[in-house]
Amino acid sequence: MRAGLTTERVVRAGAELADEVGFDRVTVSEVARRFDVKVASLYSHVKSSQDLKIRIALFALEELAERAADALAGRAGKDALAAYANAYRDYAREHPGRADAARTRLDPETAAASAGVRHSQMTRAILRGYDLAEPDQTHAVRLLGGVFQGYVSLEMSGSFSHSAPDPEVSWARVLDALDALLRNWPTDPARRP
Amino acid sequence: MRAGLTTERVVRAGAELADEVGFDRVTVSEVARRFDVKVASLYSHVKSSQDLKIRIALFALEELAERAADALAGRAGKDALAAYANAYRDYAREHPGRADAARTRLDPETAAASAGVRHSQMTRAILRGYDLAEPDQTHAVRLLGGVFQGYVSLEMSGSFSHSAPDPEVSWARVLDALDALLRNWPTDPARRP
DNA sequence: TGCATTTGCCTAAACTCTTTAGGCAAAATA
DNA sequence: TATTTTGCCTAAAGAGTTTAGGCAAATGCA
Repeated sequence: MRAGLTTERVVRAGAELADEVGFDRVTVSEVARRFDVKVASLYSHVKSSQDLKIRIALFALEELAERAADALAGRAGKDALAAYANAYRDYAREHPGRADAARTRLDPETAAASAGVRHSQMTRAILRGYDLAEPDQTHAVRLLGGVFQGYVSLEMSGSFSHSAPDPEVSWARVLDALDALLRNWPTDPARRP
Repeated sequence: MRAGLTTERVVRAGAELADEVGFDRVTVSEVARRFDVKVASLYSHVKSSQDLKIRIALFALEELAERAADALAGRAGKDALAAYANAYRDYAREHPGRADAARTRLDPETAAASAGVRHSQMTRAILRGYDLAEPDQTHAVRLLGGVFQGYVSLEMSGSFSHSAPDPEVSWARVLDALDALLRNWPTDPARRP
């Protein structure tokens, strides 16, 4: 009897392992154990431990992009903003390991070929509901990317856990604030007459 | 001849190593090599590899808090906001490994005893230059924490590198935007009559 | 159905890092 | 100078990574 390993299945198992024990504790050995297979067998499907982790990151980025796209469908303005932001946050709550993986630094070529590109496209799509011309649109894309990544990461780390107000409320108010900011984006003081 | 190891010196060397090779590649073995000492010798000064990493994180948090406090001295309003934000960003540029370390998730007790506390106090101090009552002040502290952490992390990862506009410009405009947001913080729609 | 080929998982082994236990010599103390 | 303490060492076991080569199960072809 063979285990029926494929790169796909190995990466999926790695993603599940990440959610259970943390992305930084994912090892090829443990994945092998879960398939009840010897470690060496995995090396036909992933090049290295590093390669496995990169693949998990790419997988998470894809999965998250899919969810975000679904959430975004048919929405505009603040609705779209909240849908995207919630997709991001909910994903991190359901799949903390994968969400950490999605934050992994990828080398430029890998990143350019990843679903990360779709993420910034979606962010840009959200901004169509607001009146932002270039280059402010790009500034806003970067700001939003930073906020989602940073806020969710902080919340997941428990930084907000044991103090009022409820993180749930803060999140809602942060979305209000971002919406307000995008509606009243300040003009560049350097260009003001 | 003895090497003169102390926990302090070991942690410092670990921080330097982190800046050179990345925080995730810090090993007790490599630090030992740099002191030209056998690995086992380090275990009188740090409890474990994990312990070393936590200490590096705490060290980075302290160092960053010190810099931020200096930058903040005598400033208020947007000046203070920019000073704090730049202290954070400059630190990440000078010490990428330590900055990564500072983003490490700490368990609640450790976090509560860390300089992380001072960081949120400083953020709160910055907000005194804006007219924000509780609970909005806390929401804003969380938002700012998220932005700084997330934006700088994204920028360090090279996400903004190879596309216009200049990240330097984006950063300035993001600070403009945050300042504008704090000056015009939206009232809670749930409480609007 | 029988045979050949391919494929997939295995054994073996080298290397690195982590961590503990106990020893010995260099500092510190008296 | 003698003694205690301290600090770094040797030794060794355990776990993860990675490569090379082997054998049997699946697949394909007659």
